[in-house]
Amino acid sequence: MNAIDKLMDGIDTIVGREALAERLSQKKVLKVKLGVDPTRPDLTFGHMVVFNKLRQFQDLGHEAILLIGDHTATVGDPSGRSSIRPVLTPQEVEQNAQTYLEQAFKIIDSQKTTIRRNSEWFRKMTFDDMLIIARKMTVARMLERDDFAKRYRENEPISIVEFLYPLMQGYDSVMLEADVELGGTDQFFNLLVGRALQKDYGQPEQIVITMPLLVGLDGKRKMSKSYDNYISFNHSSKDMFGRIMSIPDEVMWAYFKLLLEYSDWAIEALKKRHPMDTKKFLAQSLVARFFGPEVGEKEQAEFEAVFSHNEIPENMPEFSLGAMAKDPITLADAMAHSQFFESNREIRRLIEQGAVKVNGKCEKNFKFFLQSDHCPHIVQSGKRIFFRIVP
RNA sequence: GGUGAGGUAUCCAAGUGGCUAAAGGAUGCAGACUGUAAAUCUGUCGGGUUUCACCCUUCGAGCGUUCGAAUCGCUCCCUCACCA
Repeated sequence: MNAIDKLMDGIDTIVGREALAERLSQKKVLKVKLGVDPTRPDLTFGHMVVFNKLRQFQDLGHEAILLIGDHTATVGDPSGRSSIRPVLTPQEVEQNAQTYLEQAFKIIDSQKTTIRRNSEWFRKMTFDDMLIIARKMTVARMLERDDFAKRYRENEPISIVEFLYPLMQGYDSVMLEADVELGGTDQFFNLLVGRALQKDYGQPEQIVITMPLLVGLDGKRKMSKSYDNYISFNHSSKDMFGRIMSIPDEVMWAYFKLLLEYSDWAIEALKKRHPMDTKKFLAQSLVARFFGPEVGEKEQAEFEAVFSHNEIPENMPEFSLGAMAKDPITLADAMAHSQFFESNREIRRLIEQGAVKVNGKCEKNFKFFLQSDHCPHIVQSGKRIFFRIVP
């Protein structure tokens, strides 16, 4: 596979394909820009899709530029319904940016990455400067953007600041003289604004490449923290494995394609295998990517033991009876002490519905006493929560 | 600036004085079934406790009317539409 084919693999859309071919053939080192939103420092597998593509550019010797939107973040984004979204202080933004980068470097090569911040230019800008930029855009063009159009149609609020965001993002491309900008399909419009502004400033227009949005654990909506259907870079290896196993069968292929960068023919071959085995393989491979191959294998073995053979996991949190100030303690109190549960009412519900097992035996009495002389007790709630009570 | 329509739990949405911790969906959680999942069926889905019951908090915010308010009144905040 030649360079351009590899770069085209898995993408959603490209604008400026000929330009890309031309710049590649000139052996030019391309500046590949990716915007970083420091209001959400917790990266999900959704981000991984774009980072993978960025790393492919790095592998070919191009320069990756992570543009931290630190200035835009301190302005505060009123998008969506929760206009109460707090405005971040510069310190918070900086802290978020650091955690973000730490995670991003699990996928991309930190040595080949340039980090820039848009406060570099926006902080110095005057209101008049902003007006000059604003003049370059019309409301009608803004309303071409899908989500703006939709919200406008459905009578939902749109703040003027939101119209400014694409402009600011586009201006970043001007300042960086970006050759390529990457993003999810939801960024398509913003990326095009970058082209428009660059043209206006007499620069070659950036090539725009969008990546498909990764579908979340529910198999329906895009992966997002706000839908709680995500897998985070910060999940434990165990949670990561378990969460991957919980995706519907049909969406596995997108994960192979976008997260593991499998080619289409390799995926066709996988489709002939048993879906459960394939999904375990997917989970193992992804866990291995973050935690190493041994951990991947270990989590698979543990998953099989716990879910297929109903065994008890090897490692689980322990709580000491001594530290609980009560001895003996009731099952409900012990569960409350574990802090795995939202409220005492929830604990009661779980016990009454038969979700809780003590030492492998279903226990429906929430006043069941855990005696210290029979320790350790293993408490299981549902399929996922285990903990051990020790003296 | 004027006129009108709205703001209900995680989300959508019913509810116009007591029987409302608030119908119905969706999501979530748990159980059954399975191949981890999906689908299906069942239960549950504000919180506390001495738990087959009692108590506390919640219907944009505050104040008021009333024995009693998500429901009535006033003030404020926010959103949308139309007209300027």
